[in-house]
Amino acid sequence: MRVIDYSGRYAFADGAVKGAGKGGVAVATISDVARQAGVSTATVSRALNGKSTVDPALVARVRAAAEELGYHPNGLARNLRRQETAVLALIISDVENPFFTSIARGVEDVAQTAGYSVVLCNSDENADKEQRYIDVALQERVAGVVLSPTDVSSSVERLRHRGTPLVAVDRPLTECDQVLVDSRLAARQATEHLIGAGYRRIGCVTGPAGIRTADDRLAGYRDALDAAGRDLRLERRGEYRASGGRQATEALLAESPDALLVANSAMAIGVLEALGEAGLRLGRDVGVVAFDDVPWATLIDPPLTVVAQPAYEIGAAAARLLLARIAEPSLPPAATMLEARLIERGSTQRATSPR
Amino acid sequence: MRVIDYSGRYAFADGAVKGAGKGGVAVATISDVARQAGVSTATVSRALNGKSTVDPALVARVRAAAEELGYHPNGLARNLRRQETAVLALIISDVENPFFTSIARGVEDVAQTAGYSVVLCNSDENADKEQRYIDVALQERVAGVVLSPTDVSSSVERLRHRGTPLVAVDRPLTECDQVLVDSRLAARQATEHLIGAGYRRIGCVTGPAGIRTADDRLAGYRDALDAAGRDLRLERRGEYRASGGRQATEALLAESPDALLVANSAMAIGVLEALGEAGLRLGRDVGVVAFDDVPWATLIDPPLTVVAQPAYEIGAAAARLLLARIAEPSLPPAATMLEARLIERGSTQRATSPR
DNA sequence: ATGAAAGCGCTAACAT
DNA sequence: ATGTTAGCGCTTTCAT
Repeated sequence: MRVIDYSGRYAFADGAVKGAGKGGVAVATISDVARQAGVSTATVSRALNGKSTVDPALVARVRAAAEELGYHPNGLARNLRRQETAVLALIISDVENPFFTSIARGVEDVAQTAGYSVVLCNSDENADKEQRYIDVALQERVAGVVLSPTDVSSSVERLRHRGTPLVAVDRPLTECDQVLVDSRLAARQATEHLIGAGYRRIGCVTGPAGIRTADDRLAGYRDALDAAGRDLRLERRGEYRASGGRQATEALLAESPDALLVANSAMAIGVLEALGEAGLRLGRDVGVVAFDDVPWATLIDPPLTVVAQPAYEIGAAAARLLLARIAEPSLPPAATMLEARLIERGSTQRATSPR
Repeated sequence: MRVIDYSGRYAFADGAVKGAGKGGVAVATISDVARQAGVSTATVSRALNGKSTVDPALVARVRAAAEELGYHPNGLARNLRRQETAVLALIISDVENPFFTSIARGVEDVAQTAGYSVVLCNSDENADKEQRYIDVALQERVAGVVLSPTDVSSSVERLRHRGTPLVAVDRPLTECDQVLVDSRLAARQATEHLIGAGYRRIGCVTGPAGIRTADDRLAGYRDALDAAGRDLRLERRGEYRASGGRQATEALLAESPDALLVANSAMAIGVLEALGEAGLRLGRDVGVVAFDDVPWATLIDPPLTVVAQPAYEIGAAAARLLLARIAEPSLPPAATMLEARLIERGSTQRATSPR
């Protein structure tokens, strides 16, 4: 027999007062349900968790009691007892980048199917934030972590030390499960495409030194030029943002490039803005190929040639790897290398006429 | 799903065997630290939580012991004991929509400052998923929830019943803190802008019935036409995706609209594709104004006129509201109404000449 | 098949 | 200022 009072606490018939949750409303516990159903807490637990050893009649009673009381198991207590959580943490470096949100979708779909929830954290390309989120993941004892590492930092050491299953995406981490794309090769192919299209003064706009994808894409660019016996190097780095692309391009313009390989779609926005403002026609005056197949690639004129990375599949593969490791921690590290695909469009055709 | 790993256990000197975390590596607990530092667990707790009543010398000993053992407090146990979590859940309807990711950034920044972490969940415009994530939030006893509700559903009833602080964003929820944008007014103004620009056959491409923003924007469109004494209604609904926008537009084209108000930026992509394929010139043949200021708006030719919603500010305001309610649950519900801003660009100028 | 009871790791009274 | 102790709500032996 319970009485709700104004303060959000309720008194049992025996006079004991039970504190309520912060919300102010009393919340039913497993023992409330047990009392209501006239069974032990153990039986409630077994019944609600679908253990086969419980009398169907009791299961029904327990269910009814739980329903009536609006009982929701306390995940904290459950996880504490079980020493495990059905939560995966996904720490990405930019929530506003469609590449990473696609990865998130992939991780989520696979995790969901296996009964895990995914917690998405935005490290914002910032090692401190990354560290903070890793600490949270550690504290909350998540079952595993999918991470796109900001740098080769040792921030993951704590995870390692604690033995938390981890898989890296997009950027490599030594001795770790990972799902990567062969960025260097893709950049090389994209650059070769530019060469093949007849561009002579090919530049590269890439991200900050230390971010592996930025370095790899620059390396791929050089690979292609080397192989073609081209000497001219027009390279510029910037933040992986529109502003970074814009600044890099403005600087590069002094050297009159006639084509640009852009390492990231956020940068591409800045690059295209800068080109437009300089009165340069896309494709005709300056060819552009950018990493990541953004939804608006076909809306610009001429449409943008891109290096499409299989983002969703990266996420899905990472989640599968993570689940496998959670199930079997002693597995040797596995690296999955996915391929990017060049999608040729008008922005790399010198003879393009505006539609 | 659980695997017991014998290899990951360690034996204490006294022969007792302590279970290890799932990862297989033994994890230090507060009593390990206490033993190592030669103090009680209470002192460890106090020292590590910065309680002022602890001897500085002991604090140092404890810190050292914790460091040495690689101790990380178990958040599960802490939260269970404290009956509260420093985690906020943000359930949004589309991670791939920049509008929502901007909201996420806003929520995150404010929460971060207050010492809360944000868990991002993607309901995917799907009531079932939304329900599932709400249940997870309930189970994990998050401190509060920010939600962009899929519909007027009763899925939040459980949250209410449990007393979990909740704030709705983007779409209203009765008797609830909320941060909204006056979509209807914004849609009306956008339509009036179209009328003022000389368009005669103005259509509206909006989202599914039942999604409040979709309905409101349609209503605003009608308001403007009514006020202007226009009879012609060209309305079509579709999913809040590119494909939805494309289909709606293809259908609408039969009625020769000369302008379109598009209720969502994802839809806008499909709309623009359909227009392009039909050989219609943006602005000149068909004026377009779309909701949400996407980063690529200025890259298309002519640049896209948009209704810019203060997404980041919505998220920040929602987080502030939520934190206030967590601190003081008895506050009366507060509704914050933010304004959208029409940004006029070339896509709504009939006389535009391609740059 | 069911119950009693022992914790999971932590914090907060309550002692000292 | 520090230690002792009692739980938070749950699952899971171990009895019965």
